[in-house]
Amino acid sequence: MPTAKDTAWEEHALAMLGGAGYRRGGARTAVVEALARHDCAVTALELEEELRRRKVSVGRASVYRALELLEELRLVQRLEAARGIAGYERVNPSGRHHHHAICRRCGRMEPFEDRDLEKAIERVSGRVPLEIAEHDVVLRGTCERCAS
Amino acid sequence: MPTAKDTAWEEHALAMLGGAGYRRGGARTAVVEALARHDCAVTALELEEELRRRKVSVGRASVYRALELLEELRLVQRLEAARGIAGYERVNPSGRHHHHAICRRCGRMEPFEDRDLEKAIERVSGRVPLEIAEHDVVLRGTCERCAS
DNA sequence: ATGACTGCAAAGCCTTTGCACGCAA
DNA sequence: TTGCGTGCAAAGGCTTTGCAGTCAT
Repeated sequence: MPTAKDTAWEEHALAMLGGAGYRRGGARTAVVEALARHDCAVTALELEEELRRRKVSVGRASVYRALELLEELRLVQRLEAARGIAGYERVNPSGRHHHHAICRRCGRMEPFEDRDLEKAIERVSGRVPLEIAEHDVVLRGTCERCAS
Repeated sequence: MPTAKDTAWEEHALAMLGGAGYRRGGARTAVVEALARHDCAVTALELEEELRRRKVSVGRASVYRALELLEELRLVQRLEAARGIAGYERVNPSGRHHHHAICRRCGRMEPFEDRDLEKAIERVSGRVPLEIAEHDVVLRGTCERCAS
């Protein structure tokens, strides 16, 4: 599941944390480093397990706290990965991002990008009585493997 | 919060339940009737409380079970109303539906519709390696009242 | 009559909180 | 040195499950 590590994002995130006056504790740094390895959504528990496997001991609460902070700073985006389970993925400073198609049978998550979709969302965001800062699109269906 | 009751949907839902071989127990009927009164997402706990206020005694578990069944039959759509809280809203048999802009400060939910957005989603759905059955768009930001 | 449906209470599960210790600055 | 950050364990809160009684068919 882990993909090429996004060092640029990692450095960006650490810099933003520092700039916002947060200290660089071991757990925080470890979570940022772990997130940098994932292109797509990961759950807090997956991150915890992954860190443990790599012998980086981080308390579960610290993982959640780090993710909460990163979300506040808009360095990661939270989304619902499965019924009642939060997934987190890094926010590319460039603004480029993807959305997800999720198989409701097996939970497999397929990322996709679409410019027209983004444009439509941009337009709608301007017509709504809120100052929109982010958005999220989820397509749900059945993947090939699970086709009934 | 409750709006004009959608009797058409209520009858449609009860008919579908019957057609699928499910009995018309008191709890199930009560949940369908309660959902018919809401245009936009309601949580299971809100429904339970609402029913209790109207002196319709329905166990919490039955509310959840009814919602789960209705979702399976595509009579209601589940969405994340707030962090870790599921919202449910009826699915209009005509296919017409709306999406939500949510204030991340106070949780206020503003529904909106947009044809271009729907079209873009339709196109994307065809390009993804899953058979897409439904979708969900969430815009997050700050509402006027909460504007920092 | 039969087993699907329901209610209650208990259990589950992800997530958050309390608290004392340790570490960054 | 100061108080932010961390880990552990316990508590929370929504949701699900077990089970015996009830009701629709």
